[in-house]
Amino acid sequence: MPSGMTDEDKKRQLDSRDIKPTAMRELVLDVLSRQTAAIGLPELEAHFEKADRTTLYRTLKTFEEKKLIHKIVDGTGTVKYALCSETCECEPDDLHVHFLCEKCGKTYCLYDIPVPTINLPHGFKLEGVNMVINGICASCRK
Amino acid sequence: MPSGMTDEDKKRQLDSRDIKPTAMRELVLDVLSRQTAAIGLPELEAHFEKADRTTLYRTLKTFEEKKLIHKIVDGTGTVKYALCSETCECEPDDLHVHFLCEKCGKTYCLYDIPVPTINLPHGFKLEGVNMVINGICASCRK
DNA sequence: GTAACTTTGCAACCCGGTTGCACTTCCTTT
DNA sequence: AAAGGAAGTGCAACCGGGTTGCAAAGTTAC
Ligand SMILES: [Mn+2]
Ligand SMILES: [Mn+2]
Ligand SMILES: [Zn+2]
Ligand SMILES: [Zn+2]
Repeated sequence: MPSGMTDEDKKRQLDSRDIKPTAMRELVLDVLSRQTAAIGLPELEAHFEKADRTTLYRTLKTFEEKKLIHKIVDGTGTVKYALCSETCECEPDDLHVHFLCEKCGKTYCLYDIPVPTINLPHGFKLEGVNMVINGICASCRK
Repeated sequence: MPSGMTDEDKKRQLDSRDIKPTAMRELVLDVLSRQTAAIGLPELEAHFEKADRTTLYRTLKTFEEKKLIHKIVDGTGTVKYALCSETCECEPDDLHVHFLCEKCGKTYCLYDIPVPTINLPHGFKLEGVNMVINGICASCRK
């Protein structure tokens, strides 16, 4: 999800997910689209001089509800978020694996590694999966 | 991991993991061994009249370091723990899948569902996996 | 019995997340 | 254009799980 994205692109992206494109939201989407790793609320906050934590919090919440971004619980204590792919509906079939680097602390979407199918015991109903691998990332190993 | 466990059993279990068997630790192990679902610090606290949060916290920490229990991050905001199987060394091969029920909030170890093998991109080193499925559990569906 | 080490208890703190409420902005209706 | 309502924003206060520092109590080694 790289950055070459005009303001118009962003408006359209928000629009396609039924999110009213306010100034704040465009700024947040801009930050999100520049990330190579997932980002949490505290880190997002640090990208702004004067923005309020609550607003950012609620922006992320809206984005998540509208499936513009997805949540990643990596066990670091901060919930992280990353952009969904264009077609993602956050259904079990859309899900991919995540990777948390113990060294740099970054959490990556492995967009092209789908979460493996699991056969649950009888009677269990699957709604979602959070799969996070931890280890050392490629950059930190070099 | 049901309960039929004598005090001697517990001492032996602690001993086998190189944990000095204090009174507190035996009590905590006792509670842990009675659970059918993973348990977090706040819930563990509630099982005791007068025990201190810090002590329980550190007991869990010790237990985890010594691989008597393993941690489960299920995204509820509370880290949960469950007993490891006798032979578990918490290596990638020992890991199993977990299930969080949206309805009752309980988190279960699916001890006999191993975490599937993942082929990471080149350069990534895998050290562990946290795989949590969420949905509705068998009892809540009935 | 004394010294060294470990465990426990209490208090205080940290930090991410969340809520209530007032103010502003935007949009619709007249 | 004015009025009214809905949606978004900012601030402050709060919550809860987790964590640390430090002193007291218990254990072990000599
Ligand atoms: Mn992702
Ligand atoms: Mn487990
Ligand atoms: Zn790294
Ligand atoms: Zn349930």
